[in-house]
Amino acid sequence: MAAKTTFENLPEEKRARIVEAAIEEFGAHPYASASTNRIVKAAGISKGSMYQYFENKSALYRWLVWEHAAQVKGRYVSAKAYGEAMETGDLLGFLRVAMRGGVVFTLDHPRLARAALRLMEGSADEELGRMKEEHLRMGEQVMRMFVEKGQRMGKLDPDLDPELVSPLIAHATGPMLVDAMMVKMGTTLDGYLNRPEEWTRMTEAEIDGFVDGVMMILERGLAPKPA
Amino acid sequence: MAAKTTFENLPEEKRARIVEAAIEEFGAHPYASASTNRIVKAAGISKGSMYQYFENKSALYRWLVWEHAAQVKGRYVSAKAYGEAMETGDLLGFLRVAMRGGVVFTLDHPRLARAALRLMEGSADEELGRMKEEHLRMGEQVMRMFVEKGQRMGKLDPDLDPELVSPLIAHATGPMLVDAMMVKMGTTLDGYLNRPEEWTRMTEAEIDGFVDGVMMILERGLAPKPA
Amino acid sequence: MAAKTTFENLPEEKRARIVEAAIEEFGAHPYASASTNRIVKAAGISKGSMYQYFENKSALYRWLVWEHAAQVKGRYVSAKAYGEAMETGDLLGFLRVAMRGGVVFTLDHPRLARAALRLMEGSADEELGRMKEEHLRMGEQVMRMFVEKGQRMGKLDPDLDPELVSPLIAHATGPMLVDAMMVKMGTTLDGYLNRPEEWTRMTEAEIDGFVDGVMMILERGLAPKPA
Amino acid sequence: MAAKTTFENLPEEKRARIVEAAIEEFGAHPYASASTNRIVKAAGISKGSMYQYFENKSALYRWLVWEHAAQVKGRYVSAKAYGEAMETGDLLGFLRVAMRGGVVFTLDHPRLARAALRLMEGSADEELGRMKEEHLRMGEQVMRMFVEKGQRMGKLDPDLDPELVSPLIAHATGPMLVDAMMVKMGTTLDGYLNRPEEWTRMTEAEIDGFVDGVMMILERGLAPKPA
DNA sequence: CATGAATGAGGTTTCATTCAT
DNA sequence: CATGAATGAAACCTCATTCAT
Repeated sequence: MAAKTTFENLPEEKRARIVEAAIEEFGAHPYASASTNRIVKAAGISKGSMYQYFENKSALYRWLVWEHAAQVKGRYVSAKAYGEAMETGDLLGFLRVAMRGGVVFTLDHPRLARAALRLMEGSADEELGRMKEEHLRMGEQVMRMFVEKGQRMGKLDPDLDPELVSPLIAHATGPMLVDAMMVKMGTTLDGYLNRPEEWTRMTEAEIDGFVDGVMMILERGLAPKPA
Repeated sequence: MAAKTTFENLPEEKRARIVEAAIEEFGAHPYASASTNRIVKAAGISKGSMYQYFENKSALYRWLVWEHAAQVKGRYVSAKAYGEAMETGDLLGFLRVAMRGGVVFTLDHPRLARAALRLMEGSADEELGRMKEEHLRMGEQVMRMFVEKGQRMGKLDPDLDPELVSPLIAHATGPMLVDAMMVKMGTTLDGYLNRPEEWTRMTEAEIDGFVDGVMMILERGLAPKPA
Repeated sequence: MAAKTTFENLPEEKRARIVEAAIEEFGAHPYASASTNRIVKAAGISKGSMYQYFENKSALYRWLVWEHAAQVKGRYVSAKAYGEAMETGDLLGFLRVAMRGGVVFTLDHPRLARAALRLMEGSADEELGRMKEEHLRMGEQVMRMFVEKGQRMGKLDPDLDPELVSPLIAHATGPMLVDAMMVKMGTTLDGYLNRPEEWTRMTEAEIDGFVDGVMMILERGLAPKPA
Repeated sequence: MAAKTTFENLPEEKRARIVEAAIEEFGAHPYASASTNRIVKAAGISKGSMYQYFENKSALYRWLVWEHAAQVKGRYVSAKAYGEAMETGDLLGFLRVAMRGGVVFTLDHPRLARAALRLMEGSADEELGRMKEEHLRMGEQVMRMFVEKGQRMGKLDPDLDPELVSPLIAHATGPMLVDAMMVKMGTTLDGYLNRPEEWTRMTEAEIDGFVDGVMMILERGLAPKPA
């Protein structure tokens, strides 16, 4: 939707170079400061070519975070788990899966994760503004659905206001999660990106412990009141 | 620290014009897109003057969010409450005060709040990067202090990992709070800024209910396990 | 001359699509701003194909106004009338026929007329410059021939300087005519093109009256002095 | 109105260099093809400076033709003659003065005249489109005023339709005049600009004869019918 | 004969900052 | 202390045309 067919048809190697360059640039600079000039130079293609592949700068970014990042991240959260959670209304179960996936995705692809997070920063670009609003709306809808289902099934406190819980959860599993993760590693996402060799990646066990910690707080916070 | 003495000595009226113009600009555009040219034009001063008052663009922004915004926001959170909470280790009590203050501050000064939130967006400017890191570190330290004190006093679950809880709380009382607030009003912060007349401000009662809602989740989530 | 044989041999439907797209583009934009990219996109052909049909941008334009527009316009001015006027030296009779044809052609094909008028605007393209010069020279020659014949036959004032009268007539029956016509309709050619539905086309009677008005001025102005 | 005060305050010598460069460029290329890059290079100023003097490209052009050219041309048509013609309703007398001024202006400043004529060519720029429409409207109003006054005073045929006569006269004293003049000199305006040394300027006597020739046609064409 | 990816020069404009007055 | 003209790098994007397939 965001990339032209020209881009889809590119030889894998060239396509990869462009993707890599874009991730690098949008990962390192806010959207407004990211430079298409630098991207094409790093990718070794001409300025004109980039505009054969993408309508404009915002279309490139859109593709990167909405299609590419989404697809890569999708590999970390199984569709099965999502489906099961939907059926059973198991919000918390789903959150655990989603958070774990998010953590590992961020550790495996920190620059891409950083680039995607920038969507929330807002920008002068109208297109980006719309993307942000839509992303927020969609996230909120999904969360609200889960919350309401969970309440109906008696797994969440029925007195909780879904309008309040859904953004809380969206944050808890998105930006806040990344922040906490980095605090846990003793750095920040930007610091991690600048000198990745300096920090040791969380082990699987640490990841589990970390996710359990957050989950425990959410579970207790959202559970129905004991009779 | 960020502003030169020339700026401090300015006639109140002129100073106010500059502050107002800066809030407007940094509230409406990401840091990189914010234009000093537009600010001086809106403030009715010369470009040279601006550089007499502030070293450069980032110094102006630094002053705006670290000195001005902090001072304005300080009026919404009484020092007394902060002190009492420190003494009693009453993290939750403090959070309630802080959140309420944050909500009202955001409603009273939405553009300034938006400008300040942009600090977290990261930027190409190194100075700003340092500011962001420092802001995060400081926030975390304060929170950690509270958490550890609360645990020692038996008011928080001693098994909670402070490294995990502090960023969670920082988010819950910062960006997440603003998001949730805006969802509650049916908009987003940017939407609210673009068309302020379109949305009705939360009433005092609504604010209380909103804060109570968040607090209840935190209280239950962080409380010591029942024996 | 301007189009390659490949273009002439094209299936009618495809050829029509290209012509239509070119008229649209050259009618809407000055030559320099007109975009071959947009034309091929609108026509649904490949860029390479366009260069199989026409040497380059200026050849396409050349064909459009010198071959296509000339042919279409020719349908509005009968060859018979032209021949008769030539034989009888009836400049004024010919002008009446030519003006009426020009008016109806412009009303029937306003975009094509606009595209053709652009030739007179001059351009950075050398080829176009030559076209313009040649067009002017040819028009002037025809007019001069008529004027001199008319003078010899006693239908025009013999004191008139043909070098002066011929460009006057060329304008009166070309750009000036179109302008006057549009003033009569209460708009301009560009305004008419932008919102064609907004203006009501001149009726046949109005066209006749309009042409008669211009002719009357020319007749009196160019007639031999009464003895 | 079109130029910023920055430009008005410039040292005469620098200002002249810029004006000269702009005339050269807009005289030699259609508006869309004219390049601000070439102008600043020729004028020996920086790109940024040009944008301190003028809002943008169209503002520069606007100033050049609406303020500068108008002022220069004004020197060739005395305000006194204009005023007198207004009082006496002497359209033809005014036209003679205006045409003579136009001819000499064009001979003295052919590139500036060419640049100004380009306004009528239409362009992709919206601002320019508005300029053109306004210019046409204004010219037509002035002409119509003259025509109606001339008719009331019995100097023009009362049966003439002002809506038809005014664009005719506007052309006759504008683009058509320049064309005819150049035909008289055996060239075209563009040919004259490219190789000015090749053509000999009309003498004063020739100019008078030329203007008389056009005037005679108009006089007879517009005069009231003899009783 | 058709295709459409590739090109890179060039377009206009904005920017933060300096410094002579 | 105030001014605002000057700067030139950099921004995003479009263009007509070519040529290998």
